[in-house]
Amino acid sequence: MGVFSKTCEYAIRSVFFIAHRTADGNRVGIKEIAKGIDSPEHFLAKILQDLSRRGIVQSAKGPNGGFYMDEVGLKRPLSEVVEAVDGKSIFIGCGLGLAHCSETNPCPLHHEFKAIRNQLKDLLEQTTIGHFNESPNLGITKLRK
Amino acid sequence: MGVFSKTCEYAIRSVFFIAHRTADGNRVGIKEIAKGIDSPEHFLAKILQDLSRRGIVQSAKGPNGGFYMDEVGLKRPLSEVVEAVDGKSIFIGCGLGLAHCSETNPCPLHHEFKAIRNQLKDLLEQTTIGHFNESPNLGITKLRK
DNA sequence: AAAATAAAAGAGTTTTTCGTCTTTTATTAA
DNA sequence: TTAATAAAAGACGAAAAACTCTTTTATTTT
Ligand code: FES
Ligand code: FES
Repeated sequence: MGVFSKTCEYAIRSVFFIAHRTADGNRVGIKEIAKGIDSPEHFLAKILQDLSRRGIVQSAKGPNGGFYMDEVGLKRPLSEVVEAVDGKSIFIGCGLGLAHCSETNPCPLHHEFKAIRNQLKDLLEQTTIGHFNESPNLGITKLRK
Repeated sequence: MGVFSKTCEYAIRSVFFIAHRTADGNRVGIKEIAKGIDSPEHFLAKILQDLSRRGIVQSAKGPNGGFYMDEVGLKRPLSEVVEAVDGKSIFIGCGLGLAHCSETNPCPLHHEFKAIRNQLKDLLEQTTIGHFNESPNLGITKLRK
């Protein structure tokens, strides 16, 4: 079990992929995305339909259609993708599964766990979907298994 | 979805509970543990059977039987419980689901993610099962939902 | 207008996780 | 030595997550 659900992993990898491939205004089809990030095509389609409905990615049907992102989308933090797919629990939930993570009624690991959880939150809030489009190390980053 | 599976959450809460309740040499029954940590009794039974087989907790059948821990057990790090239940992936796996987290072929979030993942690893390796038995704030920690 | 293209939508199946219930085995105490 | 106790084991069942396949709708190009 990872930190994110598989659905969420595919979602993150796909938004990075789409951002990269459509920075020049082009669109990219589902088959190409699925190959590019090593994910089951039809399963990814469902995920992108959802992200499209939520306005996180844009899509167009028909010839020359496909998925793409607008300027606003590129500036969105990754945390929005994660929250859209997996919900807020990763950001606010108790590590030991208590109903409410609480400062006044904490589980044994609360303080240490919260610090770590907040670092993940900060990372996802500070990293935008388009973040790696301009970064020099984009070439060495990997999205396929 | 949490960081740990539900099974693992129950496992962690139960070892803390058993450690606390049996520090004086007593044993504690499954019903009491299940109530004490708010978990489904028979499901927890399966989990504890497994932890017992692995030597993480001890158990005894019959009257005055129940679960308990020896001195060695109290000194075991929580990471052993987590690894026994959820495996190593939380400690070594890629955040974006790539087959192998790699320094030379990293995913976009690799460096930042690895740092966070290692902090969780350190926390779980440095916290022993018996850690909160002697701590003054044991009374204010919570294991029930 | 017709054909081609590509996403959207619908309707599944499979697998894994989570949870329940019943029976068996081991131990202790009367 | 029988009854009571409590974990171990076995066999299910429900729900969620992961994945597949088919049909429909929208768009473009010829
Ligand atoms: S109460 Fe458990 S992490 Fe806050
Ligand atoms: S490659 Fe993704 S976390 Fe290391």
